[in-house]
Amino acid sequence: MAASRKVTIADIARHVGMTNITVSRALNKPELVRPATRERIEQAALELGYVPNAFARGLKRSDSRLIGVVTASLDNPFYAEMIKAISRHAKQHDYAIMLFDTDSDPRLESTAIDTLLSYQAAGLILSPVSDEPDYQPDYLVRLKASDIAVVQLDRTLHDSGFSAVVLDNLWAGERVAHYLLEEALIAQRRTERDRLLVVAGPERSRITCERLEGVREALSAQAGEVTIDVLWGDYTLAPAVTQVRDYLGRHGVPRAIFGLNQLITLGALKALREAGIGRDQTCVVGIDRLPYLEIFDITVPCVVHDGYRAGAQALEQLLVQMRDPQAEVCTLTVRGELVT
Amino acid sequence: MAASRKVTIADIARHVGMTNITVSRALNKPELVRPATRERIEQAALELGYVPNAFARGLKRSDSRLIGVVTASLDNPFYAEMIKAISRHAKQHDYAIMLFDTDSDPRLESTAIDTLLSYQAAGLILSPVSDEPDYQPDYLVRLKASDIAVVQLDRTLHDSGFSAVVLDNLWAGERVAHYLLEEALIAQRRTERDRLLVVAGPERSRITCERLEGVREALSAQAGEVTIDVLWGDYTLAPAVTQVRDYLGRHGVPRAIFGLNQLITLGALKALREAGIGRDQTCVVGIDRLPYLEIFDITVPCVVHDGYRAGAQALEQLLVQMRDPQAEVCTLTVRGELVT
DNA sequence: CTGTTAGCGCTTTCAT
DNA sequence: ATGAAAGCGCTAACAG
Repeated sequence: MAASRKVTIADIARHVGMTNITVSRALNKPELVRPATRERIEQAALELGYVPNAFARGLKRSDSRLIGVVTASLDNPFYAEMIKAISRHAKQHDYAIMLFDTDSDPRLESTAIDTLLSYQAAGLILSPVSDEPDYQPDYLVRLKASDIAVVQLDRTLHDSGFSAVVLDNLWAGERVAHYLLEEALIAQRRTERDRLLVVAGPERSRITCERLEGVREALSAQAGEVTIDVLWGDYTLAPAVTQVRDYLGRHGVPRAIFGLNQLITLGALKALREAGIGRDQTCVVGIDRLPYLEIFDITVPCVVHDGYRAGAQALEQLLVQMRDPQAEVCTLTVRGELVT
Repeated sequence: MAASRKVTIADIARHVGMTNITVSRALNKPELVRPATRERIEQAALELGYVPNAFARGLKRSDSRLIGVVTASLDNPFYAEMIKAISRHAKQHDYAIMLFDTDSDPRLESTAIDTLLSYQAAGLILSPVSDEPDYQPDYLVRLKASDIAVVQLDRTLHDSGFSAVVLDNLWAGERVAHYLLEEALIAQRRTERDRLLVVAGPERSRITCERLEGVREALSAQAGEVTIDVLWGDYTLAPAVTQVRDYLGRHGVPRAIFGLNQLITLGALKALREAGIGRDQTCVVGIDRLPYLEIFDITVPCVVHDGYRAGAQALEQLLVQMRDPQAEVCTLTVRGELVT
């Protein structure tokens, strides 16, 4: 309420008849101060409503207790899960999170990185707006020149040289494709070639390429019997809906539809529903769990990844690199699991 | 890669043969510097990879471009939506977000606030772990003593004296109850008293009380015909499931079940499903949208609130108060909409 | 155990 | 249009 010029350690020092440094010590390294004085100081700090100034401290000892998280979207529940894990674990190690939702805008990503650098963030968990090879953001040099630890999560830059925690995308694609072969009867009625529709992310996205590669490998032996059609999108719901709608209009119902992430799969399901095509007319599979559907007895077979674990691992790796800047760059791969 | 002692404005100054202050000005108030010099300075800054030090700046001018967001959970999609809005709008005004997920732990909430104060955050959007009257956190004094602008979001502290953006909970409860009366045939078969099961949050939670109050008002004329049973929980899924399961075992299937938030409603549905009770045997209604269900043709009538709008309003209000510390404390109410 | 000194990087006077 | 000096709040490094 009161105007209250900010209370500093000097105020406390005056209050208890000591000098700044003693107060500083009492508050930060209590063991270096006589218990009696310490208590008086702590008491005074409380009374005066002292709040340490992170800027002053950060300026002096150029290290911060800040970890930056830069992600393309909070909408995606999979990302929300990873962020939850990061946040929880960061807290345990006494780091605060500075979160940037870049909204898929490369410029916002760039300013986010700069802000983090200016705040001397100790570490950065980065999931860039794009994992296409020609996305080579200009902030990379600055990031490299700084001594901030960096771990990429899920999406990775090409040749960035930073550590990463990624999903086993090849495996996921393969696994789903095998499931289709074995369980969902693809390529088992020989009257005509089966069509598998894969609804993907951007054409050059690494994640999309890897997942597709997995599909192709799994189906390579069936090359004569299965045609793979691919629709390119951007991992969000809306384009998936319109694209699938369009495809259905043009080519009819394929034998199976594979959505390369959660939102895409939902989009495909939506398009099917709009077109009045029942779940029994085609087989829909995906990557990432569709939340809560089990409650309604709806099953969409999919490879699910443990986002919480991925986030936690990213943070662990980051801590390792923060402790030891020489630590080897490494890529951890999180493998999913088929849930039918 | 290089060792790279940090580049400061002094380095730039040396590089271009000017003094610190000129460099500072060139970078912050370009109009005060001759265009030629300015360009040379900007050029040098780029070359040397200069990154401004937010701590030094913050220390000097005690204002920051930081807005803190403290919330009990990122799990809740409704909160994720609000945070998305906050983040997007903050960015537009050139503020960075410092996000704290308190995991419903009051101590974490308290340290989050202290961290924000120490970082001189310009504003704080707070959704505390509890909105029960006896939750009077100790950080309140510090918050009041500081000059940080505060806006509460959704959950509010009792008598805190801070502005807030809240939902029209009374209306939501009323609206759903009226729907039950009019459409869902509650109190229309007179053979026996109808039972309405409300699955709520904590017993003393303001939001729960308000929503319940709405229900009671709406049904007051039917006091003789409708019994309202209430189960207390904590707005999360798991307890809702077990409580409803238990209730069903004890009292059988009620005429209708009203989940006071999204996760609770899902929990109730899950319990019903586990008990093998079909959607036709009771009427389930809720507050907050159950995402994506329309894709599967599942409808759960509910009052939905626009989380994005609520978040955006909270940030707007915060900006108002940051600009004018004298601005009047105010409470904005966001009304939902019944979706059937 | 406590104090002195000095300086982190930047910006605000007030001069020139 | 540019510069000199001073200081924001805090903490290393060295004394005592």
